[in-house]
This record gives sequence, structure tokens and C-alpha cells, in this order.
Amino acid sequence: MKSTIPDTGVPITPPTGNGGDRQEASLHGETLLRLRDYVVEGNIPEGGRVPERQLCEMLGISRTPLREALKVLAAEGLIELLPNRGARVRQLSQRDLEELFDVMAGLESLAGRLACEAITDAEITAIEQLHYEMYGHYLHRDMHGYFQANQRIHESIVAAARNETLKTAYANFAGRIRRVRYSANFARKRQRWAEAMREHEAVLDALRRRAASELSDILFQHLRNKRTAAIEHLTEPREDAPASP
Amino acid sequence: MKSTIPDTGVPITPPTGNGGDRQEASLHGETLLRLRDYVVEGNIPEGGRVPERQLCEMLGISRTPLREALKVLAAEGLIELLPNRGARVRQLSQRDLEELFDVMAGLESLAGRLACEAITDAEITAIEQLHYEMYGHYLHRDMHGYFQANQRIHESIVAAARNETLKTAYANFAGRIRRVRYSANFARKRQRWAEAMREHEAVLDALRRRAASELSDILFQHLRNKRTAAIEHLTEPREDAPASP
DNA sequence: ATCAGTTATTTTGCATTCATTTTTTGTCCT
DNA sequence: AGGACAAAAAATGAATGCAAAATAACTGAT
Repeated sequence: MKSTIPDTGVPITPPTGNGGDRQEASLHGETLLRLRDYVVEGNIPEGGRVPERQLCEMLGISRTPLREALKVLAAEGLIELLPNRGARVRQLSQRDLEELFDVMAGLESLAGRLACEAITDAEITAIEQLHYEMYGHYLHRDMHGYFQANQRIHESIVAAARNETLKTAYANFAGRIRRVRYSANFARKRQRWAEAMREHEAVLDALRRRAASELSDILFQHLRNKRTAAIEHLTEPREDAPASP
Repeated sequence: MKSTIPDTGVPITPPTGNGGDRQEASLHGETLLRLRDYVVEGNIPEGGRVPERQLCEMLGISRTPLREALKVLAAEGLIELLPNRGARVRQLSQRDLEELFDVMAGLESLAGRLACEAITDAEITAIEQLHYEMYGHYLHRDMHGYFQANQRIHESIVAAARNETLKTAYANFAGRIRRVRYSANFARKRQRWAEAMREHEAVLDALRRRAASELSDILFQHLRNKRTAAIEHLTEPREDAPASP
């Protein structure tokens, strides 16, 4: 067999009890949730083949609901379906990444704008808390903690926009670049770290003043800078690694 | 039979020759395209049931590819699938519409911002042409022509953003509110018409100057105003109709 | 040994079939 | 008549089966 899925010999989650606390009546829905996570979490290498047969065994289901789920994932942009040649995990070109980051920037920019119309003082306080927490991680050079706090801040802004449609779209795009986002989060680029901290302070400032268009600009620029950092990181992947093996 | 699909007795498009000039290798892909158009064009009343069986006969296919297409359309937000109770054309609440308009506003706002970075003088000239054309329709009270020119202007801005991901997302959301958008395009509200013309002039002005954040603001506000007009139109549907039958 | 051509195996796409669930129809009772 | 219950019909969800396409394996020639 030439599949690219690491065969652990066990289903992704226990076959009977469903994995998380989510409930899904239909097998198709359940499969969709599990498969989406499985792909988003990077269990299959980019561009790797995804043989239906093997996934069926993995999930303990027949091909019908699996294929339905694959079609949906393809529509979401996570995988691509080549006619008669099966599904592959979508490989994102540099251009794809640039586009995705820009769309994310647009959505967050919008979220900020809308948030200014509806956000409560309590919500702002909560975001400030997250900001301080993030600052702590920054001081301790805790990349992972920093990343998580950062994510939660951005999610809080999206939540404050009070727009479920936006939230869903945001989650969808975030899923597509999740792997890259994490790994490319200016690993060891301390300069960019400091810069990002300042940008976040500007975000908070604009948010407190409910300055919608200003916040919109700041958020867009913030994500634009993140995009630049991410692309750079991918172009010159490891600045501390030896030049040759 | 209690379906809500008008039964014309003929397939949506001739079974053998495919409807448009689009080509799709798989039956599933073909079905998806045809069904999406069929729904977007409003052939099924809102909230109407979509019996698989009937659609299969209509399209001359078996249930498997049809069901795959339905799952995708559900993921796109055009229809909803109730467990064990089939597919319904998604009924948009007023809140849903508000959210959709806002997201569209965000995407167009982003498109304008990005367009400022890459748009050519020729493209701007083309948009100006469309603007004059639209002005002509405005003077002649030609709603349909006005609407189409308007659409093309917005599409041109999105195209000038040079972002396929954005373009796809935009098309998706546009599809969801297509019906409402058209019917609600301030029918007979001359005041709003004039206002929209002025806003479009401001758009062109900012575009010529490549004033990204300014254009972003203008486009957002423009769409916001459209949203208000659309919602109003739905709330008080016909201002010239008699109050009682 | 390498490569073209051919055959065998696997994989995909779609149709069909089977088991449940829902909806409708029919019947009986008040 | 009207409503509650039960049986029949239809629709959905998922598994299986089958034909076509693609991939892999094999053969033989250079």
C-alpha cells in the first residue's frame, strides 16, 4: 500500500463513544466533523493521497457517508478531489497563503468594525485580560502560550461582532491555514513579536474608543504584517539550522 | 405528492447535452452546478421541501450523486438538511440577511482595499464606463439595467483585488442573498437611488486616488446603506399596494 | 538493465438494495 | 364528527454491488 496516512491501526476516535462532547445524529455529520479535525490537525501530509478504502476502515463506516464528507471538505477548500483519482490534502501555494491571509485580514477588519457597534465594557476588559496574559507569555518566551492567547483575542473580537455568519466564515478560513499559521507565527523572530505586541495595544486602544474605521485599518494592517512574517518564514524556513545536512 | 417544486415534467436541462457551456466530468459536479443554479434562481420557494426522489427524476440520475450535491449546498448555506426529514431551501430570517449583508460589506470593503494596490488605469476607466452606463439606466428608470450595471461594477472591484479566494467567497455569499438582493434593490425608492449614485461616485473618486482605507470605509458604508434599504423593503414590502385585499 | 506494451489489481463513480424513520392513510372509539 | 391509535406507504440514511477508469505488476524486446 502506498497511502500517506500514518496507519495507527486504530480508529481516529473510539468507534462507539464519539470523540468529543459534540453530538451528531447522522453518520455523515459525525464523519465530517472527525475528518475535518483529522485533516486540519495535520495528520495527513500536504498533497498526500487519501484513499477512501483506508479511511473507511479507519472510521469504521462504509464509503457512502465518507464520500459525502469528502465532497463537503473539498467545498470548504481543505482537500481537493481529482476526477477518478481520489482526494488529496490541498497543497497551498505561496500565493494561496497570501490570499488566505488577506481574506482573514478582511474578515477580522470587518469583525473589529462591527465589534465597535456592540461590544460591552466587560468584553473589552476580558480582552485586556487576555492581552496581559499574552504579554506574560511574551516575557517568558512562551511561544505556545502566546499563540493561544493571541488566538483567543482574535476570536473574542470576532465574537464581539455578533455575527454568526462571519464567525463561521472566519472559522472556515482559519482552518485552512491553521498549520501554517502556527508554525509560521514568527518563530524566534523577536522583533516581530514586539511589533505584534504594539499592534495589539493599538487594537485595544481603538476598541476602547469604539473607533470603527480606525480599528478596521489597524486590524487589517496587523494581519498584513502577520502575513508577511508567515511568508518570510516559509521562504527561509529555518534560520538556525545548518545549511547542509 | 406534496412537493413544493413546480413540476414541469422536463429535466432542468436536457439530460444529454449539458445546459450551459460549462463542462464537468463527474455527474456529481454537474449535478452540483445545475442544482445550485436551480436553487439560487429561486425555482423552489423558500423553506420548500426538496424531495430527493423527484429531483433524481428531474435530473435523470440516481440518489447518490444528488445527495452528495445536497450536502455541499448545505455546507454553502443555500439549503438546510434536517435529519431524517430531507432538504429545505434555507429560509433567511431578517437577522440572517443583516449578517449576510454585513459580511458582503466586509468582503467588498476588503476588495476595495486590495484593489487600490493593483488596479490599473484601464480597469478604472472600465469601471467609469460602467458607472456612466448605470447613470443612463438611472435616468431612464431602468431598474433591471441599473441592477446589472451595479452588479458588474462591484464584480469589477472584486476582480481588481486579484484574489481568487476572495472572489470565490464573495460569489458564495452573493448567491445566498441573490433573490433578496434583486427584489430589494430599493424598488421605487428614488431617494435611495440618487444616494447610491452619489456613493458610487465617491467610490470611483477614492479608487482613482488609490486611497485604500478611505475606499474601504466608503464601500462598507455603501453596503450598509444597501442593507438598510433591503431590510426596510422586506419589512414594508409594497408601499403602493392596497392595505387589504 | 531499461523501456514499451500488455495484463492484473486496485480504486473510483454511480446505481441499487436494505434498514429506519417519518409521514400518511385508515380504523376504531368516544 | 372529531380525535387517538395503528397499519401502510413513502422518504431518508447507509451499505453493498457493479462498471469504468486508473494504478500497479508483469512480460518481452532492445
